[in-house]
Amino acid sequence: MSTPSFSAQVIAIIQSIPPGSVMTYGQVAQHAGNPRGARQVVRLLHSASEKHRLPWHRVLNRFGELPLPDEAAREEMRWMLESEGISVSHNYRIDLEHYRWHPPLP
DNA sequence: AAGGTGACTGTCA
DNA sequence: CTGACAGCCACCT
Repeated sequence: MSTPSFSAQVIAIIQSIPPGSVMTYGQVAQHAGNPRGARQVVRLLHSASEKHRLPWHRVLNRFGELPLPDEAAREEMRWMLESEGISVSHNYRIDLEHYRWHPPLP
């Protein structure tokens, strides 16, 4: 089989995140085969989220926080996360140790 | 074509 | 998890 592209891996991994769980950019990048590709994961989110309708709100930075530039987007994210049973702090922070999801190995 | 940018991460102090 | 610095890589102007 040919090697799946980094992009395809990222899409597949994010789509595999079950409700009530979250992952970090670096975690997704690492599982996609590029531990340094956290920034590319972000790019993919921008691009693919509209085409694949990815649950981008389940992907956070390593601090368990989502530094969105748009405050309206943060409010929307918090609503979606709490809707899945994830408690979000008043500081838009999430308990990573409690909600982090570890994808199954191939 | 070339340089700047960024929804990042890891290391050092 | 405070602050500064470096590494990485696709996208934008």
